[in-house]
Amino acid sequence: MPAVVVSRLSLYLRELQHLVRAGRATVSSSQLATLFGFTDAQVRKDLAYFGHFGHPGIGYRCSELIAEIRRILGTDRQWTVTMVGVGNMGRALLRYRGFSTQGFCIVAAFDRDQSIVGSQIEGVPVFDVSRLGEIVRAQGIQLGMITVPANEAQQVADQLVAAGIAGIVNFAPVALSLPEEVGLVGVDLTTELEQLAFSVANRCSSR
Amino acid sequence: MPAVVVSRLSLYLRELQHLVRAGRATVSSSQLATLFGFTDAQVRKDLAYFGHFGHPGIGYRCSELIAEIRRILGTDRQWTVTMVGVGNMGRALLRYRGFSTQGFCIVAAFDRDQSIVGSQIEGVPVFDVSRLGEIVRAQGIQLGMITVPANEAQQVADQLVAAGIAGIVNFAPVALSLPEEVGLVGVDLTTELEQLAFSVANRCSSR
DNA sequence: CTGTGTGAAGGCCTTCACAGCC
DNA sequence: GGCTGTGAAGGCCTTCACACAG
Repeated sequence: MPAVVVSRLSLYLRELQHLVRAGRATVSSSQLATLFGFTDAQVRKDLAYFGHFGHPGIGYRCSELIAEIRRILGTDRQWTVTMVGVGNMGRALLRYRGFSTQGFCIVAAFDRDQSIVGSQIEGVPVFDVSRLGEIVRAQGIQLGMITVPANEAQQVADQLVAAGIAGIVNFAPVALSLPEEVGLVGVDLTTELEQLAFSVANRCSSR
Repeated sequence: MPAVVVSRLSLYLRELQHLVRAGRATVSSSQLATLFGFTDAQVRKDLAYFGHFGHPGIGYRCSELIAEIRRILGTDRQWTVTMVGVGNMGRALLRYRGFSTQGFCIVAAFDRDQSIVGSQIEGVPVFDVSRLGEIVRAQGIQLGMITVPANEAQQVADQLVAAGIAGIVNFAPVALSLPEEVGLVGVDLTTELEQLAFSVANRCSSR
C-alpha cells in the first residue's frame, strides 16, 4: 500500500464527519474526490486497500465509513499523549479541543519553567521536565508532542525514547534522529509557508 | 520536477541553517541525506533541478546553498502575511519568532472578538474581521493564515480571495474550495497525530 | 442507470551506477 | 581519494476502463 494513502484516509475521515454533521447519510467516491481535487478512482482504491466498504449504486454510508477509517487508523481506541514544552505553541495545542474528540487524550505536560510547573492548563497537569521519564513510564504514555525550541528537541526526544514512548510529533524546526522502531511525524510551520511562497512565486497550482 | 522536491528543499534549508550556526562551512549530499533518511542521490537530484550548486570533491558550501534555496523558494524577498482568527492557535503563531527570520512578516490580524480588536499582539494590530477586505487590499497583503473554527473557514477564505490574496495556509480542519490561481497549503494537527497513531499501531516505520 | 472494485496501462519519482571533476 | 551531476533502470503510485452489483 502506498505511504500517502494513510494521510488521505485522515482527510476522508475529517470530511465524512462534516458530512454527517450536515445530515448526509451516503457519499460517492466522486463526491469525496472533488472535495480534495482527487480522482474518484483514487478514493475507491485508497479505501479498497482495507476492505469492501462501498455499496454499488449507493456509494459509501458515511457513519459506516467513519467507523471503518477510525478502526484502520487505530483511533477507535484512546491514545495517551504527553506534551513537552508549554510555551506559546504548547499552550495553544493544550487548549485545542480537536484532539480529544479524535481519540487523543493529553494526560501530562512538561516544562522547566518553575512558574507553571505544578499548575494545570485545560486540566492537564504540568510537571518539571526532570520527571519526564518517571511519569511517562509510570502512566504508560504512548505518544509525545515536542514543542520546545529546536536546540532542545533532540535531548527531549532521547528522554521520551528512553521512557518507552511509541511515537513522536515534532514541532521543533529541526530533524530528529530516533531509533527505527519509534514513530515520527514532523510538523514545521515555516516549511509550510515556504511551500506556499514557492507555489505562489512560481504560479504553479499545487493541486 | 516532482512536486515533493520543494518540501525537501525547505528541510535542507532548515538544517543548513543549523549547520552554519554550528560553524560548518561545507556539507556533502550524503551527510545531508542521512539527517533525513534520504539517499544521497536524491539530495543531489533535488538540488540539480535548479542549478549546479555543488563542488566536486568538496560538497556544497552551506552559506552558498542557503542563499540559492532561499532564492528558489522565493524567501530571499519579504512576504507580507495576515492572520485571520486570533484564538489560541492564532495567538501562538503570532508569538512565534520563526516566521520573520525566514522572510514572512505578519502585518495584520483579524478577529471578531471585540475585546481584542484594536489591540496589538507581538506588535501585530488586530482589526475587526469586517475590515478584512479593505485592509488586505490597501496593504497589498500577499499571504493569509486561517486559524478560525472549521465552520467559518470557507467564508474567511472567500473574503481573502475576494481581497486578492495570492496564497492561503489553512489551519482549520476542513477542506477549502478555492480558485485554481490561489495557492493553498493545509495544516491539520489531528491528521498528523492520526498518521502517527497508524504507524505505531501497524509498527510500520514511516521512514 | 448509478456507482464500486480492480487488473492493466501509464506516468511519475527514486535509485543506481558511472563519467567527470577537484 | 572524495564528491557532484545525470542518463538509464527500476519501482511505486495514479489513472484508466470495464466487469459486476444494486
